Amino acid sequence: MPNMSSIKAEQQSAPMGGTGSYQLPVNMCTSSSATTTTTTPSRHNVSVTNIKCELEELPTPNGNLVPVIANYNHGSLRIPLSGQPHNQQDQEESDSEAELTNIENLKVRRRAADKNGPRPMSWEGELSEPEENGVSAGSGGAELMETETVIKSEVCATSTPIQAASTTCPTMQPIKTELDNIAGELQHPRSNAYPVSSCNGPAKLKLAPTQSDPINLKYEPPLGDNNSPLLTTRNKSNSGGHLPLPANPSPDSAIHSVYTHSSPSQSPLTSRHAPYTPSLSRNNSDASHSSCYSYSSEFSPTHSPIQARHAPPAGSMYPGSGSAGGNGAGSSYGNGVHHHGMLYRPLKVEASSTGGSVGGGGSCSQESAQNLSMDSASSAMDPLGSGSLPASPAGISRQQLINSPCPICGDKISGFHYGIFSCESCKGFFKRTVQNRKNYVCVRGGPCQVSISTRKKCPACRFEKCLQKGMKLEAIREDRTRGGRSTYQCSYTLPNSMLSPLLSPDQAAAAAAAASSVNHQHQHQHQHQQHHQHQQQRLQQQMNGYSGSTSLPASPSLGGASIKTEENDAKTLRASSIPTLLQEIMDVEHLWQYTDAELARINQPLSAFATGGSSSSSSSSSVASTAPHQNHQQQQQQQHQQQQLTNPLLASAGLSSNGENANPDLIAHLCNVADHRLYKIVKWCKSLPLFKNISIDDQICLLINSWCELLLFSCCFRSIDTPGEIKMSQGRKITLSQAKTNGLQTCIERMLNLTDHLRRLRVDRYEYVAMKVIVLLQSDTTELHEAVKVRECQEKALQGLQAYTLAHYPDTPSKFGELLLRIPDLQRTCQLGKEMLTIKTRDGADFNLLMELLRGEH
DNA sequence: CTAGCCTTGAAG
DNA sequence: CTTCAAGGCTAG
Repeated sequence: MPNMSSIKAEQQSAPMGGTGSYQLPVNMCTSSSATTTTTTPSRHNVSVTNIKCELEELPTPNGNLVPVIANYNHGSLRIPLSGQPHNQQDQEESDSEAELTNIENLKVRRRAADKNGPRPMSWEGELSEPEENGVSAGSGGAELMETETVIKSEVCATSTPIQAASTTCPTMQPIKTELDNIAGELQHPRSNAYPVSSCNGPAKLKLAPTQSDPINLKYEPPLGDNNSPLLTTRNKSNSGGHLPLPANPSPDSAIHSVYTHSSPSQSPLTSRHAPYTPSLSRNNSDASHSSCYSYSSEFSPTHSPIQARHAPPAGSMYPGSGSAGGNGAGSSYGNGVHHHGMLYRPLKVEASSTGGSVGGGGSCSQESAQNLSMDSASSAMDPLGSGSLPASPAGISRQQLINSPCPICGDKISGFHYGIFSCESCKGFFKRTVQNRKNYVCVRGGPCQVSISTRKKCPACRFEKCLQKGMKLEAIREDRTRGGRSTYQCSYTLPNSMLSPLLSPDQAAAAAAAASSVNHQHQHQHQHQQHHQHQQQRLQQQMNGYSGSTSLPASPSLGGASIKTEENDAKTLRASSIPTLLQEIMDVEHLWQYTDAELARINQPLSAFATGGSSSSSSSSSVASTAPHQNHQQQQQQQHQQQQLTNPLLASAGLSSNGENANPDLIAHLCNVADHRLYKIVKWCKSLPLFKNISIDDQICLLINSWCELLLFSCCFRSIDTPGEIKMSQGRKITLSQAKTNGLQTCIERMLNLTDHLRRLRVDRYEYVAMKVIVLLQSDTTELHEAVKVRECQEKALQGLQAYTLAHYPDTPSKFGELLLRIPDLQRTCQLGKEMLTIKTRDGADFNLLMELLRGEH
């Protein structure tokens, strides 16, 4: 397995000139920032703390220190280096004292982090920091803008998830730190991000108690009222019971990002780098899967957010960055997981009610929404029409577009860059930011105006706007190859504003350029409508021809017996009868699913594990069996692994390895995979229409209480079309007889039973997603701060499901009730699964986050 | 760090 | 050969 030295070597090998080619997008980093520290109770539970936490306490889920450290060395690239504390401080002298002080403190910490190790940052996290320091972002005033701090390379990014896992697993640190971060952690790659060592910074770093203790698993965080370590942590951090995480007023708060996930947009970089990490790009695999963004090109040829042009040899991705040995691209970031939480939320609607629109001018939220629709529309256009834009809805010619102002800053458009027509400066800015994985944090925490004159003032908001306007992370080539045509999906995407049929191209562009657009709302509405229509069409397709991994036996179309009119009419009716809420939930469902590319990446690491970290193995599937070094212990290991592999929880998470691996690290790998699964869940949660409006504290609480149910339920749903078998990932299945050999028959049996019910009820995808939300929103836990609110949200979901079932399955009015009756079964099954998993892991196996979650179980 | 200009190189 | 989008270089 990869060890420190190997990591370092890789890092060193990485081309430094690029400084950062390896760096992850800011977003990713952000995620990490989410983690928080306990120290400053900020007003509102502000997140500022979060940032600290990450550095200080967050032990990586994996517990590996090494990866982190390694990252520092190289990952920091410039930042860390430049990070010399003193220098940076000097730069900020101009700020007001108070603010400056705060900022400087922040920087100091950052430097420390850099110096000691990269500190995982997330946009959100960063934003929060200032707040933490007491700086009132809002009051800060424009001056602060100048002082924006950029957190550059993140450690996380560079670290290899897998590596970390493998190397550090033994030293797992209990994540006990908080669940607060859970969100962040889950979503973000926290793992690497939390450099244990880095914490030394002046900033009082709080090391996780377990840092030094390799056996973190055993570590029991002091429990407060909550038994859950995560919860406990959270509480600790907030004196007063405030939520530590979210505190950010800004939508981008660390917490926000944490859960958010950058949603659809996983960090492109991430994905490329890290097998587990969600990609930053909007088009990331998730998005592509769902095809939410585009009509025409449902699946982008390039799932990888980051464009890997010339099929990078394994491990060549981001040269130097770290691909851990052979794992190739993803390895480096991975692990962590998930780290990268991309900030960017692709689709995501800003959850935060704060209005936090980040991008320009205050209309960000709207804009982002527009983007979505825009993307869809744009995708429809044909890519690269030589010279002429693919038919833009408005019939805008390429020339016209080029003559329009840059949608980001209003400058002159120089061409089509990274998915949109933009000026040279924004192109360069986007490239630098992504390639160097810079984490910019808006000191003001809000959307700053981005214009030609102000674009240099707030890189954070500028970058946010780049994303909002459609720049694609995947367009940044991970291998940095030059020339040639880009192959990422939707080569030509018109700026949102330009697509608006309500405005002429120029007007639209101008409007876009001007952050203050008054017309945005109208545009947005209009676009939203269009987008919605497309979604409906797409949904219809899904419903009628749904067959995904979880092929639905009973699609609404089938069930809609009452609708016997012409097919098209029927489709229309069905589509129109889908409650908005359900539709919204469905729209983020892609965040839940893994793409083939992701699965491939996730499994890649196994190769390394199987071969002792060697890069020789090319595919996870074939790996283990050929490992030459298998020794006598292998048998035992294999048995253990087999158990792990067949564990219902892991299986339900879609995690499974081929099982051939004898390497003990496989377990760690599986744990990481599980972490990733959870990470995706968090992303999904954060984007849910109802969930995102719940306080972070409660979000965490709900997630802790339902993660297992969610995983098992999805697994069962996925197995609907395979009676007698529970589908694991990648087509692998477990039958009851197989389960018996592992002592898992009880759990598998229940899962099969549940699956039978789902099959009998002909549960369709809409019902499935609605039920997941209902399960997630179980408010029967005493730990909720706003139980009533959660209850209300759940009721909405229930109403949506009920309305849906009645509309689509009028012949079976009891369906709604029957569906709900499955929930208790699901919960019991989960309890069993958890117990089994816990037992299975008592022998020391590390389960990282998963274990943390388990330990947090009450 | 920014941004303008240059170099690449796949696609047409 | 021409396009043109992506990366690289470098003065400011």
